[in-house]
Amino acid sequence: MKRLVFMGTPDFSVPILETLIQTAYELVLVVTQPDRPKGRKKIMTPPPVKKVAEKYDIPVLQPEKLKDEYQKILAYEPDIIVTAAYGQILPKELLEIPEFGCINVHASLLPELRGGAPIHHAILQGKQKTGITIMYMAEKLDAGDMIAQQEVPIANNDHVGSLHDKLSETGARLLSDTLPKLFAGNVTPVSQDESRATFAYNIKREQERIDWRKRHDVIYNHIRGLHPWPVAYTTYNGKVMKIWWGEMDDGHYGGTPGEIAEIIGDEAFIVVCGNQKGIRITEIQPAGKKRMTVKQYLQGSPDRIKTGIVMGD
RNA sequence: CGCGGGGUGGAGCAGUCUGGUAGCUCGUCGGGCUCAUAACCCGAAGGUCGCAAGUUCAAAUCUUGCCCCCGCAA
Repeated sequence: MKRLVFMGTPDFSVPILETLIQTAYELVLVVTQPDRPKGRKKIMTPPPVKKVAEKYDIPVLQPEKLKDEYQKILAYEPDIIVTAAYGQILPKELLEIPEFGCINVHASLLPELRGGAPIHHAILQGKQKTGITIMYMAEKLDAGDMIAQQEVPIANNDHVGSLHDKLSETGARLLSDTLPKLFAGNVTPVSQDESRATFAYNIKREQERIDWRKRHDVIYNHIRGLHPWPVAYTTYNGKVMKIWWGEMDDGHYGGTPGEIAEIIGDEAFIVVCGNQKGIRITEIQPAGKKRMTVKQYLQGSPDRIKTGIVMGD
């Protein structure tokens, strides 16, 4: 029976891990990131993958630095190592050991969107499709030869959360289809076209801020490309206001980008964008408050939002 | 001791500075109007004002301690 080691960390990795648990192969070890202090109160929190592994009584290893502890993984004598959003670079020494190599489940159609935040960037860039690629791991990040690939369409109302779930499920399925072929020697790895490579770096704080001077479709992609994490924000009265959800409004709105052009009934307000079209904001979170609908926000006090005020200054 | 906002019927808030009948916009329930309605009209239920102690004739409001939620920073 083939011996597998799985390496992964966040929610994205969980369905893939669960699939591996159900295969006929022997999952001998799960490697994940160390528990991290989470949130304001800094409570040590185990990664999602660890919780699942413990539930099935699979040994878990949480190396602080893989480079220092990779020998412990080798002690389990894996025939193959499968990674999915693990979060650390695998040292070359580790890549070379397993008989069937080290493969990675990546949430993009490589060579596009290499890097740590492929799901976010697929939506931020307004792509209509993305997908899953399973490839051998190389020293260079996400640049190894590809074994299998499957497209996933992006719906107009998809956001990072919904797309994440689709990709995660797709990744699990594609992996369970691919592993038998791989062990049977029934795959033909394809090298990546380096000239087409693009990168999906992790999102920085300043990139989360909405630039109202941009086109309304770009801003819409920005909102859903950061929903439900880390969430787009703008400022209002000098304070941060997170924009949880909004939709495009194709009407023509004169006025400064960022200006509140109109309050629609009691449940939304329209902000002017750079192309003189609008975004209809429906769900927000003022600083110090919880996430709420615009309807709830306006019920608190009718003049919290006024037309003519410019957001994002 | 990192900085800041907040905890008031189910939701979002006002009231706190200047102690003295707990209010608003919604929701819920009942009734009415209507061809009909998420619209409109009438009515009702629902709150130990985060917890505890203190000051006071009297505390949502003042004092002290604690708990919890959130934004920023890490």
